[in-house]
Parts: sequence; structure tokens; C-alpha cells
Amino acid sequence: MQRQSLTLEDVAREAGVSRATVSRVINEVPSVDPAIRETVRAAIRRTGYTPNRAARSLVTRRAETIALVVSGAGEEDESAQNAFAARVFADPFFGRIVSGVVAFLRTRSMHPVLMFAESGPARDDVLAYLREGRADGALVVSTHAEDPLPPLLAREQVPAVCFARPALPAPVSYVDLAHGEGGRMAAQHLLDRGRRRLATVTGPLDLPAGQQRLAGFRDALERAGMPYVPIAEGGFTLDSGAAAMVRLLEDHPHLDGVFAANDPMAQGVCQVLRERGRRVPQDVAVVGFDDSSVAITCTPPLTTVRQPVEEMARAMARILQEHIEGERTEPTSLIFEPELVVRAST
Amino acid sequence: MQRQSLTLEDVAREAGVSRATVSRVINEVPSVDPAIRETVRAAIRRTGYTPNRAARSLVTRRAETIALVVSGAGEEDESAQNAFAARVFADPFFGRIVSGVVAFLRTRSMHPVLMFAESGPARDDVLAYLREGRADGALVVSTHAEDPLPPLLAREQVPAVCFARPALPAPVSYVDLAHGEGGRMAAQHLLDRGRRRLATVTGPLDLPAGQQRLAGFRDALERAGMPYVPIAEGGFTLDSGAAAMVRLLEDHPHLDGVFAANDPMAQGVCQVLRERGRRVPQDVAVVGFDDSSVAITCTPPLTTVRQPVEEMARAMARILQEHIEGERTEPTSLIFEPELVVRAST
DNA sequence: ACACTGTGAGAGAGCGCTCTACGGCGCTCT
DNA sequence: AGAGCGCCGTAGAGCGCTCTCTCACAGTGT
Repeated sequence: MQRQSLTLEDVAREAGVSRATVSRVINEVPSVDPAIRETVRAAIRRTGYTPNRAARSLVTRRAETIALVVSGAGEEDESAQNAFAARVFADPFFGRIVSGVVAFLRTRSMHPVLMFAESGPARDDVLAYLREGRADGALVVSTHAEDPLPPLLAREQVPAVCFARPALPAPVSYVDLAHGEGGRMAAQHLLDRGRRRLATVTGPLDLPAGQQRLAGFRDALERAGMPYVPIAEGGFTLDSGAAAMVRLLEDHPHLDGVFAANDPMAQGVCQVLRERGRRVPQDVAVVGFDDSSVAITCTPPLTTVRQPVEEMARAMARILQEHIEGERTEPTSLIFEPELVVRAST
Repeated sequence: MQRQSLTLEDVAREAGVSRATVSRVINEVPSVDPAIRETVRAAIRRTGYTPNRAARSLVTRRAETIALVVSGAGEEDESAQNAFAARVFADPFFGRIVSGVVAFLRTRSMHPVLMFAESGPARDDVLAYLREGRADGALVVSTHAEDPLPPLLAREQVPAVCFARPALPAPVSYVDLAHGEGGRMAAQHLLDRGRRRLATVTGPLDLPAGQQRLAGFRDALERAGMPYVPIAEGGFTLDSGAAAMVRLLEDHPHLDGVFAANDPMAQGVCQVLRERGRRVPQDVAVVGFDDSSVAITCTPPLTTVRQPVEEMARAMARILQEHIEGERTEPTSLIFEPELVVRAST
């Protein structure tokens, strides 16, 4: 690869100026004579010069790279580790996060390195990567509660921003959704549709998001004079949603409205309802959460509570950038409001 | 960040040896006295030293990073560009590719930078990134035919490996599936199930994968004495599959078997069939392609032709690594065999 | 006893860039 | 007219690492 042999020195010689002047032109330092600037630019074009990033990073101490970490709780088994990335991306949620992050970063000429921290060694890799200065900070998306990564990052004083409030206490910034508000909206919508025999399939209750969605849902019903609601806990997967629905139907065969704490579970709920001869939405109305792509491909398409994921991801990247630039030093939280998207399932 | 102030020099002083010796220990050069090696290791542990990657890259001319590029044909409109990443990851396919790539890279302590080259400027960014030496090579996944990126990479002599044979001729390595064989398997399976009035919803026919799947399907039917098969072209999306099925049913209301060239289209096919009163598989058997996650969540679960995507992605990463290391200099192709996964839709 | 090989550690020259000094120039101000 | 003050460029010192070259020393053969 002879493209590496071109250095600032070569361009400087070509343009008849010094190395430093070329560097100034490249870094757009204003105090350069416009005529000289043009000469240098022409020389750069002529030679096809591209600065070497490692050399620049060495002195600026900036990698212009951030780590985008998907962090799990600890998969012990090796095949589960290998499938981790595939499982993660099976949820359209992550694609939307990536989309938002990239949308922000590309305007700043920064780039994301994709890392998976699903086991202890993988977590150490992430930490080492940051410590080596290969990335300037980390964006963390946890798939499980009790993710040990945020506290570790905080301890190493690495700039970091989490998607969702970390369950383990750690002084890091995060963006999150007003999950409770989302649960409340789902309840209110079902009530507005005239449903009174409601139930909910919750997310994992060790996850703050799971708890808060349930709490908001309950809260709204309590205010409407319905303090007791049947609940069944799910695991945010289609199968777990289906299983939870089976349990609910056994005890409460006459229910007419279900709030599932995410869309895949709502799809499972719909499948079970249909198998048991209930029509959606005529007999039972179903509300999901997240507005992921399954909400649209589901039969029927799901009414769901939308998280502005892309916007949240963009904000997450922006806050990280501010931490890196030193414009922001204290951990910050930023909470977004959900939005109800009404489709055919209610 | 004072963690940057620790250098080789500090460790050398701490261990009472020279900088070079510490470097040797870190790079596991064998010709170091075991006793000294231990002393140095202890000093590294004591000080918590981590090498600075930029400095190392500067001299080794290795970034230990590869670009994982998702390349489109050219989205002009800005909001389409922003949604590109989300659309890409809506297809579980990419999650599986990422999974395979990461599985290989992590054993080599290399890392993937995620890049999207859906427009001209974005493509230039990718090229600049490689030229700056921030990545040692590129893994390219094209979403459209006529992707201009592979020839550009070839021209710049950047080590690169594509997922699927590039439509535009370029001397780059690639991994691919024996798509024709997959089409043949689908046809044979439908014939084995006793179906004789077959049709197919093809992929985009400007894409080699689309052409080859169709060609294989036709070939098998021709051998079975059925030279004419109704076809309708789709665009690899659910909606396009549904629309194609509508057209097929208009002209051929009595068909009893459909091969859709990917799973989302097969799902669209199933939806239309159900709406038009056909039971799947009793009245019409449906075969998909890819074995993506929709194949499982679809009603009914899809019989489909599976690509060993993770394995292909792993191989792609391995070949790239070999190119980077200089162990492999000529463009190489590696073709994988598909596998039929039988589920409820046939 | 001597040169001869081999082994392991140190010295030092960069890798390509940025950035702080500093110097020369022409201008204004007193 | 001389000092002062921008303004624009240049020189040169690193950033932290790798790696070649060199050298010291011990062990071997004659």
C-alpha cells in the first residue's frame, strides 16, 4: 500500500511551503493567507494526499471514534455468546438506535465501533479498548437489568451515556423514556375504547422499564376506579408473551383488553387469542409498546406506544460528544415522552 | 484523563529495564529471559499500564479495525438516508452477518466500525476512512445491485470482501450462496409435496441473487416437465410480495404452490392468500428463502431455504484477514450450499 | 588461551502529525 | 525616525510506540 508513503512533508514540498502550513490548511486554521491556502489545496488535490489518522490521534489524543456497546448480563455458554449479536438485532429496536446514533455521528465525522459485552471477557475487551484510547467514549445499550458495565465505565472515568437508566447505581448520563406515562396512555386508550375487563402482560419486573410501564398502567386504572388488574410477567419475547396470555385466559376468560409491555409479546398475545377463538380487536383489544416493525407486520397491525428511539439515540450521541469535548462534566438524564400510535388491534 | 500519562517509559523505569524490553514483553517476543518477563509483567500490573493504540498503529501501520460497510445504491433524499440504517437492520439478515463477523473478529482482537454508504458523500467517507488508515480493510454488504463501492475499493487497492458477488465487475473477493441450488430445492420440495400448479414471486431481477433463485427454480421445474411457470417480480419486501401475489392470483386463481424468493415476501404472500380465502398449506403451499426470523414468527411458520449466513460472514471476515495479513493476494470466491428447513407452510 | 557463535538487553532513530515558540515583515503610532 | 504591534510562516520539539542495530556476556570449539 504505497498510499501511506504520502506525508505532509511531500505536500509541503509540492506546494513550496512548510509542513506546519499544510497542517493549518487541513485543520482550517483561519490565519493562513488565502492565496497560500489555495496553493496548498491544489497541491493536496494533485498528490491525492490523505492525512494519517494514527499520527494525528497520537498528538490530539482523540480517536474520533466511539464504542457502541450492546451489553448483556453474562452469557456463560459459548454458542449463546455467538448468537448474542443475532438475537440483539432480531429486535428492530437496536437497528433504530444504530440509525439515530449514526445520523448524529456522521455530521461530526465520528464513527461507531460495534462491541458486544455479553460476558466477562467481552466486557474486559470493551474496557481495554477504551483505555487504549481507541475510542473516546461509550454508548451503552443494556439488554438485561443489573448490567455491570455502567459502574465499571464510571469507575474508569470513561465518558459514557446509557440508553435507559442503569439498574446498578452509577454516575453516568442516560437518556430514557417516561415509561410510566406510556403505560398510562395504554390504559387510557383501552378505557376510551370502552374496555373494562383489562389485563396486562408485563416485561421482566427486574427491569426498570418493565416496572414503570406496569406502574403507569396500574396508576391510570386505579384513578379510573379499577385498583385490581390481572397481570402475568413476560420476558419481552414473543413466546413469553404467548405463555403469559395463556395463563391470563385461564383465570380470566372474559377479558376484553390487554396491554402487553412490548410488541413481540403483543404479537404472542394476539396469536394465543386467535387460537382460542377471540377476535382482535372485536372481542379483545390489544396494545403493544415500542412501535417496532412487528407492530406493522403483526396480524392485525398493533396499536402501540411509540418510543422516539431514533431521537433518543441521537440525543445520547450528542450528550456523549459534549462529555468528550468537556462541555458537559456532570452526569445528565434526558427523559422523552412516548406517543400512542393507533392501529387495527384496538 | 490521566490514564494516558502512563507510558512504556514509566513501566520500564518501574521494572528497571529499558523501554524496548517492556515492548518485547507486551508483544510476546520469545527471546526475553523468563525472570525479566515476570518482573516486567508485575510492573505492568502494578502500574495498570495500557499501551496507546495510536502510537502503535503509527509504526505498525495497522489499525486492527475493519470497516463493516452496508452499501446502498444511492438514496438522494435525506430522511431516506437517515432511515437507511433502521431499514437495513429491520432485516434480520444483517444481524446475522454482524453476528458472524464479530464471532470471527473477537478471536483476533480486531473490531468492526459500522458504516453506511447509501449516498455519494457517505461512500466518500468510507473511502477516506480506509485511506486514512483507520481501518485495514472493508467488509461490504450491498443492499442493491449496481453498488458502485466494490469497484472503487478495488481501484484504491483496499483489501475488501463482499457478501454476494458484486454486480459491477470488480476484482474483489466475495462469499456467496449457491442461489440456484436453493431455488431448485424449493421447486423439488413443492413437487415432492404433490403440488403441480406452481408460481413464484421473484426478487428484483437486476440482482444476481434474484435471477439465480428464479433460474434454479425454473430449471428444476423444466426437468420435471413443466417449462412454463407464472412469475411476478417483487422487491424483497413484505409489501412487494403481497402485491406480486395479488397479481399472480388474478391470472392463476387455482395455483397450489408458491416459491417466494425471500421470507418477508413469503409472509406477504401468506397474508394475501389468507385474505383471499386460501388456507396455507392445505390449499396453497408456500416456500420462502433465507430462514430469517420472520420465517418463525409468520403464520404459519415458513418452510424456507436457509442460507448459512453466520458461517458465510465468518468466512468473509477470515478471508479479509488473510488479505490484510498478505497471506492471500488474489481475489477469491467462496460459495456456500443452502439447506431446506421444513415448517408448517408446506 | 583465543576467536567464534549465540543469546538477550539497550540505545536510538524514526512513524506522521500537531502546536508552541519564535522570527521576519510591513504597518501604525508617537 | 524608531519602537511597537499585529500577521503569517517556519523551525523544531515532541506524542508513545516499534524495531533495527549494536553491544555485552556467556558458552563452545580448537
